[in-house]
Amino acid sequence: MSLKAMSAPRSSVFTFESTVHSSHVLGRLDEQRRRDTLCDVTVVVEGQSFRAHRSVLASCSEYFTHRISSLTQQGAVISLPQEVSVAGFEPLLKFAYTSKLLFGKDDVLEVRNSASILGFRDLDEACFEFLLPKFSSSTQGSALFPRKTCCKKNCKRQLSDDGIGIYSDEVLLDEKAVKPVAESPFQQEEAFLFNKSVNSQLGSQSSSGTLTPVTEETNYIFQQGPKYRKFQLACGKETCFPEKSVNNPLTVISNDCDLSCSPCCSSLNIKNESEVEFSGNSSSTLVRQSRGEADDSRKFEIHDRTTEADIIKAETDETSTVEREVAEHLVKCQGSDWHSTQPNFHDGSCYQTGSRQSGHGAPSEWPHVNLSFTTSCPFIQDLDQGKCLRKGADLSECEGASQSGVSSFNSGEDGDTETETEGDSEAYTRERARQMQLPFSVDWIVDQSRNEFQQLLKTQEFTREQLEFVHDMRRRSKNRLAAQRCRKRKLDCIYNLQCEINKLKTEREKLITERSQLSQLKLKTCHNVTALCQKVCSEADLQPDQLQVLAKYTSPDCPLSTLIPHIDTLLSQPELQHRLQASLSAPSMGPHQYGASEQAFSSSSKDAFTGDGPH
DNA sequence: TGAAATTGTCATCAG
DNA sequence: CTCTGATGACAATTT
Repeated sequence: MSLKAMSAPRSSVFTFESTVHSSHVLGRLDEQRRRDTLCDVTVVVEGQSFRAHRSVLASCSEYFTHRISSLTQQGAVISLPQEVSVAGFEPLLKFAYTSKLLFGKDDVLEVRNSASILGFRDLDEACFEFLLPKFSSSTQGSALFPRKTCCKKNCKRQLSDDGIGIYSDEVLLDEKAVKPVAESPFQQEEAFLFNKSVNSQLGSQSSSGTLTPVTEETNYIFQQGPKYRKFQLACGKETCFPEKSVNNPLTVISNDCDLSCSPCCSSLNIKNESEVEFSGNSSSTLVRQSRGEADDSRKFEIHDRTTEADIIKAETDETSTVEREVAEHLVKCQGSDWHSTQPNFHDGSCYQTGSRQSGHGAPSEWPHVNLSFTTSCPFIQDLDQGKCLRKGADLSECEGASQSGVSSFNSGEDGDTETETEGDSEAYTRERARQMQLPFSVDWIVDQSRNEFQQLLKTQEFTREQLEFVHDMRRRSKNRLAAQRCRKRKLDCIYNLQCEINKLKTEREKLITERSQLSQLKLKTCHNVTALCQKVCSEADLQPDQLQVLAKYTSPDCPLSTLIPHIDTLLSQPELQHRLQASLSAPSMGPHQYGASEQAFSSSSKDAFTGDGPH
């Protein structure tokens, strides 16, 4: 829920907005549907009837919108096309009332087909496009869907570790992580997650109530690159929050602004079993794999959480004190009105749980900086920016800051591990930063807006070397992020094109099938016409000129010779040819101007058909 | 060990 | 003019 103060000249106007209302309404509608209360339409599928509400159906489906708009009487019945099966329609009907789509391997195709035919809204085609290849043979899907590399290795490793794979974005599709055929079937088959663009859902509000921009960096929680794996391993799992959050049942769900604005708690929910959820600020989609006991009938729920109530939940595994600490911290921060004007506090907050957290160093040690613009919760803000999580190098900086309370530049605490795992330039940079004793972390400097940065430069006295370094770091960090965004866009573009290709392929197959059906229909019709013509010829005793007229009505696809086997013989007789020539040489003898001949034929054929002819 | 993938950085351009 | 974001190219590193 949110309470928004609208700007008004004199008196304040408040808007109460319930985030649970819509879901409750939908739930009650579903209740009504199941009790057949206030239902005003019957949908017939394969002879089976389903009661529903017109308004709901029309709201969810273009097909129903069109059909229902033409219905006026109460108790209307709508028969769905043959292509829609019960197995395909029933999950869609439930989806309309619950936002959940439950389907299995066996009926996923039917569901998708039905959804396509009925024009069901809010069902992402990408969802099916993601799952279908997984259901099909292992080699089929791999070629259709581009591998998204940003979390590939994490997924792979997570699968091997915990049997859970993560896709942090709609484009993060890696068939390897979910390929059914695997050395460890249990682990790999449980790994399914479809998430619709977490980025787009994480528009967030800071704790101070101001809107903050949507951060693409939220994905970096799962994008710890291979380049830093060594570092991650070196620093231990406890300090690698993203890794742990993926691997362990730490659950932090939030649909509201407070937590969803942070990548650490960007609504990643990994259940103990085989469920992985993402939920975002405004909407989210998840695929939850339900698994029965030692069976093949796994079901997948496509769950639109748009209307779900606010949830702030932290579940921790007893074996993991680290995650419990993280969760507790998140909840504390969420619930507190913690504001800080200490910029350095940003970096450490999200890694307070690190094993290397020593707690020494204190804000009081920092040089005083007047930063009145930093009014929002620094923890959230920093997470929102995603800087602490975007890569190992920055992660280490965050840790450094968290441990000492001062910037990693001059903390001098994280030297060895990073030096040996990062590039020489980074080590050199750190060494320089250490020497310069900058009071700010790189992240914090990069986070500042242009004006804020300028203000900082004015209020803070830097040496020329420091100034140069700060500018350089800011430039390179921003450029690094820009490069990551750029690459992500490229991959998104490739993925979208691939989806487009798949759609066109599907359309093509559909058209080919349709053409085949039409061809068969044509053959059948030709057969019928042949039978009729033969009957006419045998019963009506057609004259040659009548036969000629008949010949004119035939098409190359269905020639007269096929209709009347002996037509050639008949027409080749000299006497008949003469009569035919005379007939053909008659002026203005168009298809509709056959005069007596046609009339004779028509009459004869009609007689033949009706049985009233003079036999 | 080499190829492919990933990522950071630089140079450059446009707004 | 400066700053920032986007992007191609290159190099270092990892897989």
